[in-house]
Amino acid sequence: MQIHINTRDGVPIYLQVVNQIKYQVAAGRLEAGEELPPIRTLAERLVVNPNTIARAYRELELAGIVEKRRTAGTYITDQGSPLARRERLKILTERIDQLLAESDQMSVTLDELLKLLHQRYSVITATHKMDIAHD
Amino acid sequence: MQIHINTRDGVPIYLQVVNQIKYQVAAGRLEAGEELPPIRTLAERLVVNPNTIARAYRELELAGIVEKRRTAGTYITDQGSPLARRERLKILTERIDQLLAESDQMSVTLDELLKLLHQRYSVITATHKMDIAHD
DNA sequence: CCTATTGTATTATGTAGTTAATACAACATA
DNA sequence: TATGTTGTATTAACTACATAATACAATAGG
Repeated sequence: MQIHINTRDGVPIYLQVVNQIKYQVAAGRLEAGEELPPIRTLAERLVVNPNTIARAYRELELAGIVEKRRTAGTYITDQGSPLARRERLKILTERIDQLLAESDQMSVTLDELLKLLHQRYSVITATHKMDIAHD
Repeated sequence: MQIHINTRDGVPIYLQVVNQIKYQVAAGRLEAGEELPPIRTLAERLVVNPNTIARAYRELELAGIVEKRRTAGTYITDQGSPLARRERLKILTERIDQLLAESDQMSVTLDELLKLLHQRYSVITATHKMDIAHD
């Protein structure tokens, strides 16, 4: 399970963890029954305090995404998975709207934006040319 | 001068103000010599504490974007303007990379992302034309 | 049955962001 | 000159986020 934390952007760490796990469940990358890393383990991996991960897991449980089995770990629930393409696109819509607003404020045209997007896509997929979306 | 505050996304208000003014200067929407709203005025418009705007203006001055004339107001400096297309694209690159990373995590393909982006562009530019004279 | 592992709880500390309420200093301008 | 506007400074309080250091409770699994 890959989670990447960005400490520059003001978004709380626990929320980044919550969201990224949500997304991966929604996309089927984390399947029902699958076990999440123990709190302490993930905390160590992300170089973050265990309390922070505990909070993220608590939120995920509250949202019904995961289920905790006392001393046995934390698992993806089966009702957490079925979020489909439409749901994912809805989440992306927010980001896109933000991006478009920013572009507009900077007087960057749609064409320039698209060009840049293609550029970045090439660069990024070139560096991790392994798991490209297959859906 | 239009500035939009989003309180949901974890980005500090003062930073949103700083960034948006930076962008507009970089894009030539705010020109050298132009006067920014007084701290209290902008604070009232954004329904925000004057201290928060004062902080934003302080940061902008530190960055050389604006210049304060004691009791006469705050003005865009002339050395603040020349940030060109390349600088703006650099800023957008960060956002785009984030968007691509999120799409990838959700197993949303580039094609789907592009399609959605065009959709949102249409929607946004359509509604934007209808309510212009907004802050 | 033991014990290591897992999640939970508690208390304390520190930092950042924001609001609030004033008070002050400088000076443009009427 | 008198005044109102502007930016500045200060102090206090509150919330959210994160870290730290423990201690505890439950039980899966050997």
